[in-house]
Amino acid sequence: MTRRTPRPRERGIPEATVARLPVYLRALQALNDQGTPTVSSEDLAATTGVNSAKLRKDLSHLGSYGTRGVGYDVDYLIYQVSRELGLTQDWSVAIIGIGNLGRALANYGGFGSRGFRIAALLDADSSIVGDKVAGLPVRHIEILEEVVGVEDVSIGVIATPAAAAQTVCDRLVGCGVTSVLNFAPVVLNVPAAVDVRKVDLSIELQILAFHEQRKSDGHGASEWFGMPGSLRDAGTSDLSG
Amino acid sequence: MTRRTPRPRERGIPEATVARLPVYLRALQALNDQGTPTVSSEDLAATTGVNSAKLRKDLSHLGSYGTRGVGYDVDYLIYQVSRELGLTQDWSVAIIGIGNLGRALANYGGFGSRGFRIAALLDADSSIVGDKVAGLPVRHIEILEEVVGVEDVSIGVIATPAAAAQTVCDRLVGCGVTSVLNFAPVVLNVPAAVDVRKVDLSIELQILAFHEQRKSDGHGASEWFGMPGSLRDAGTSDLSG
DNA sequence: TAGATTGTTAATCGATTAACAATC
DNA sequence: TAGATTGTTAATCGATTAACAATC
Repeated sequence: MTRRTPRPRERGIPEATVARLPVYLRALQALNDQGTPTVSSEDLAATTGVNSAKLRKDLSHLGSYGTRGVGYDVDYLIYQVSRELGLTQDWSVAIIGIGNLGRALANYGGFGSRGFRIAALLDADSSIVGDKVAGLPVRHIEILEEVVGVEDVSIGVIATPAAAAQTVCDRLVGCGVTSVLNFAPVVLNVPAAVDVRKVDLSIELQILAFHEQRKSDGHGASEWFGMPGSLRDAGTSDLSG
Repeated sequence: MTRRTPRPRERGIPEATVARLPVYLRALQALNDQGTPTVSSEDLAATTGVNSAKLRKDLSHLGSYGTRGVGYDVDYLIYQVSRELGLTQDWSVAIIGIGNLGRALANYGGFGSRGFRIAALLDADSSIVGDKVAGLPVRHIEILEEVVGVEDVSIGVIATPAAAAQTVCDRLVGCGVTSVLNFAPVVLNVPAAVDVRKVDLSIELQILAFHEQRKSDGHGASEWFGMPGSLRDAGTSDLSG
């Protein structure tokens, strides 16, 4: 009995692939801006700093959108990657904590070209409530639940001091937010159904320090095992020019 | 012929482990502040959101610093982790691009409790050169090479607009900087000996959007294969309280 | 000694990559 | 048809995890 259903395309794109799709998308958009109509996996891999086999494998998880002997149609691939990432719909974002970082985030224009709408800015400091930041009024954190409901916020960005982060997170989760981007240097506890991603300056610096130490050591792993540029894949660096 | 050398302790700590050490360190420092003298792998794992077997394996790469039946001495483990990460020496950091983000970074006090010294702030905008930010004068990017030399900068933090990032990076690399933390939304090209780490708001949001879409889909992987909270390990989230 | 907890083993899982048949 | 490039296979590598012997 041979399988003959329309093939329930293997769901479950690997996390590692998901994390690279935005990088490909950005490169594709740059190519599009330059008017480049098609691109090969080799070229796209070079500009994004990955192995071309990996790139092809990543894209193959979305479907067969390339043409053998030719490459990928830039426009079409942009559409497919965008769709896969959920960028064909708009997501409302609330930023909580409007200090220097919150302002930087609010003013960061190109959210990967659309897909996101900054819907609300919230802060606990009454003296800045009412101020306009990036064209939006800062509102008081007291009305977080109300704002999340009215603006249909689906992603909460926490840019508060560490001490406030867990409480803010609990309130976000409490009113139905299931995606959180955390800039505060704390590990947030959330139910399993909530996705948290973390951006942490001091952790990044410490990882760099580890490798920097290895370099100047004179006896680090890099020299003994011949692996300089050890972050080449952990991060996004690459040799090219 | 049995091996009887002092055992050249297996070098080459896995990247995944290195990335978690700063998280453990922060938790240990919090325990220390509370006056907690020892901690078990189970407890430390719970507060940092990792599996306790993974935590023990991670720590085992540094040496045998625990006591069976007891746990780890908090003070001693802080020292060992700090040493491994290279935080027992001070690293000079230069921040390039003093917009909202650069200011936020400059003002971010607790660099994981010491280990880093903000040595210089640089910007291309003459109208802000001379301003004091976080107690430091903003200097003109023209003198980048001189500042890197005089201040012995080993880590460059790029917080410029995307268009300027590669040029700034090239200049940093040109004067000997081999560790770069990049906040600009571009893939930097660097020689293999240079480590680049990247922090990218819009990529993080896009990854969240992908998972958010899966949730509301009504037919996402999470429901079909029973894996809600799919980022539990990619990020740093965890259920606990 | 009994109870607790480490450090390590080994199984498993997921991600990377070279190589190449398929095919434009 | 000849040349180019995809999509996939299979080998390899690295990371995770449960389980438990070692030992405090």
